[in-house]
Amino acid sequence: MLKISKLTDYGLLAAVYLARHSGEVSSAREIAEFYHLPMPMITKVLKTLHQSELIESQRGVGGGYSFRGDAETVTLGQLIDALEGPWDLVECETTDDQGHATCAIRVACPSRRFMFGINRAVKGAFEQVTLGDLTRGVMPVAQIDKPMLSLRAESQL
Amino acid sequence: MLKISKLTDYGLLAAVYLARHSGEVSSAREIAEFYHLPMPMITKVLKTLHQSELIESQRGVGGGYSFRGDAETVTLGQLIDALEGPWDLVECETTDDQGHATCAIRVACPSRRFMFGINRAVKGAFEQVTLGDLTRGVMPVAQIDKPMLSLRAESQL
DNA sequence: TGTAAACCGTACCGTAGTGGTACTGTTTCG
DNA sequence: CGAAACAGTACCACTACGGTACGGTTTACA
Repeated sequence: MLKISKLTDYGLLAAVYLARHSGEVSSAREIAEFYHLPMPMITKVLKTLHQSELIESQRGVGGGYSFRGDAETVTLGQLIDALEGPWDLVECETTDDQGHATCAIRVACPSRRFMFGINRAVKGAFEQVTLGDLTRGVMPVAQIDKPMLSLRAESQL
Repeated sequence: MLKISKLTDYGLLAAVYLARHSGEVSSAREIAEFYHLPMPMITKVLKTLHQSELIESQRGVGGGYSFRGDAETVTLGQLIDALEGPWDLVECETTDDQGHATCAIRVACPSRRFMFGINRAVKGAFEQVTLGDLTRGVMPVAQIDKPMLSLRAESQL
């Protein structure tokens, strides 16, 4: 199915919460109660965001998580990458550790160049939305440019 | 995970194949062999596309599937809707049979308006790509417009 | 110094969706 | 009437997801 996981969803909510309380320290409990979500779920995503160095954490009594950066420089793409892990809309552009494509039928697959385009278009769209936008409640509208590609890249696909 | 299912992927490939052979009748076997994919998978998606009246089918000897419409009027959004079924990037905009939101915490959820926007932006992006684009191998590039929303709609969320 | 608050890590489990196979119709042409 | 091709359904192994539980570590503060 084509949807982001709930965990990612929760992570975005948490990020927005922290960005709205920029500089302050908020506990996982506080955020979980605000959204009426189970605490272990929230702690998971907060941990993930911290491991990706998008938010800061302070342990111990009075500790919690905080967002201290510039919300305009953090993109939705970064957040989703951190929360969702490496992802591709279609498998054929996914690569393994050595950078080799994992798609078995890639060679015999002359028609999927447009898939790459869709993949990149969606990723690009996510890169253009910042945490600041999310915090302000911006309602984005996507426009698709459709430049024709020359066929010279065909043989590489 | 954030990706379209393989079945949907196969369906797009099949649609492109038929659009490239517009007017002709192609058997499922022919398409499956062209892409080196298992035939039952291809028949599944072709059936789905036919049930959504996006392609035509002819039974019996010499039968098969064909695309006869105008590839410029069929959108990627339509194809994905047909193949993937009803979908939403985030659950909170999904509605049940009576049109009621299925998100349990919707009322207590003051921060997700931007989710609606993302959802609609992606859907909108898919609507702007036509089967003709796919067939020609267009590489789309997404641009995101970010109009600020007034806050009057807030209370409805 | 000890206790509670808070983060950290890991493991576990039921459920549902995915990807694929198999088998049995049903239609149509020759 | 038989072969080609679509149609429908059922089944199964595998994986991911959503959620829970439990024990560990750090820190503030009395």
